[in-house]
Amino acid sequence: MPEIYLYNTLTRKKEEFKPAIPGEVRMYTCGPTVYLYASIGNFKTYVFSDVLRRTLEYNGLSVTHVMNITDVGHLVSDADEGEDKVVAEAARQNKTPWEIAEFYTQAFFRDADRLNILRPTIICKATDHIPHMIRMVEEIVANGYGYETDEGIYFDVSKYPEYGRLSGINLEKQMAGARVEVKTDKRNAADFLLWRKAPKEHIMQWESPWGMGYPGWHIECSAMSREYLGDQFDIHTGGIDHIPIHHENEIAQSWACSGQIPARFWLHGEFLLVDGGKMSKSLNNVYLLDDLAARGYEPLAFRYFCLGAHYRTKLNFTWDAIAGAQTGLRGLRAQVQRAVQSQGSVSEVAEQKVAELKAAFLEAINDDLNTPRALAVVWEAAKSDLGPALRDLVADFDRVLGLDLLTGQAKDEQVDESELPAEVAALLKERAEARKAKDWAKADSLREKLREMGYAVKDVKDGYEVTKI
RNA sequence: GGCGACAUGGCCAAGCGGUAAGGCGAGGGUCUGCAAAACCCUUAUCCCCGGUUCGAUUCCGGGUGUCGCCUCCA
Repeated sequence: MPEIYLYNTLTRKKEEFKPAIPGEVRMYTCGPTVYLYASIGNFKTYVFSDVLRRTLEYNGLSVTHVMNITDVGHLVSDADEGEDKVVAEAARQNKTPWEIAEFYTQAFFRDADRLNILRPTIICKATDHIPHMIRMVEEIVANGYGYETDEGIYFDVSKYPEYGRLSGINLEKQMAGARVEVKTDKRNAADFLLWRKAPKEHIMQWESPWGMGYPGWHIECSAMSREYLGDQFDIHTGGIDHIPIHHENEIAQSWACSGQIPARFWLHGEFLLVDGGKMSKSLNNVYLLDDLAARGYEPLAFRYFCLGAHYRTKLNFTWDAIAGAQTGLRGLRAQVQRAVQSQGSVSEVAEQKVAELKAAFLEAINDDLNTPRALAVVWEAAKSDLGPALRDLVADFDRVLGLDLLTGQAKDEQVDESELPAEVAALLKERAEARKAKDWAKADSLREKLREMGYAVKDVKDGYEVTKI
């Protein structure tokens, strides 16, 4: 069993990872709040989780991967203020929260599929687990970590001395740092809602021991991870922005119930930047996969782009960069697919090279998911003149990379002649005749004309090939 | 104000004590009527100043700059 090293936010170190139960990994990923389309920034994090899961499986481990769908309780502010995001969006669109959640859940998985993000083993919706959450809140209160106010049930962070361990925040300093006082009846500034009492007109609400209401945002992850993975599982993943509040709160809640930190390893993906700065709604630079597609970039080019940088470093998205990634991915596929078609048998030299490359690849991904290095190995493999041996090797690598290297579109896909518009076909024919007559000036001008129409013509030994630009 | 991160060639980025992976782009060449494709070659001393060390991009200290979270957001 090869050694796997992962950076654990909890200890701020790279540690060797071994599942608590030999051979079986239990992993939880904070899923989307389904009130909007997920952006490419969101997906950077999900690509990271996916690569993690694939890496574990590549190492021969079986992975139970749980992902939540937040369809209730995530307020407009993470700090328990404002409206419920899903409910607010529903009001805007004049739909029910359930319709909104369903729509954006499907949109999320459609995009995730396009990115070759494997479906989690278990996908769980918050609204399907209200009783689990209520039970957990009851337990927290019974254990003395919660208290009731007119607003709802709060978690009392002062009862959990370890609060802040994950993010390294110091509560006292935070408070001294003077966040403007919020009008609330909570005891400590960092206390957060476990359960919120709902006014009559609130659409999504459930019966509870504290009257009608709905769950706080953080409790769903604690309740559902516990339900499916137990009191303490192996890995918890999410975006880096979740460290200070969401994951801190999750840890506190779970601790209040089980006396354990719910996950042994906490892994966080860094942000995607746009033009060197943040991507935000207010700056109007939030891009979706569809926005990339509209400019001709395939979803997997974005995946390749993400893999080109380490998950714990900020990745700067620019149109130049994604263009480079698209070209790179197509080029890699072209290289691989061409090599794979070559004839011949596998030589001993090739076999040895394959073993070397495989080892280098494994070492890279097992070193805290060093995908940039792994990609460099793939390029080396593609250029190593391995002949037919390359096929199995690349298929093997692609189990982790998920880039459709053997099957995806390579450079300059040829256009089927029969599907060309008549006008284009006529010009091609005219050009072929001009060439036969060695009328190069005419041939060149026709090629230019075709280019303007969106078709690139290249001459090959006994004819020409047409590709769409 | 609190917390955290980063600064590597035109761009996206690995490496993190022994004089810099990879991709994109660019330049040159082979091939081609020309072009394209393909192939070959070329393309950085790592923000600045100190220190530790035989030796630092890599460690420490100090600058400068950028970015993120604490409010929308992965």
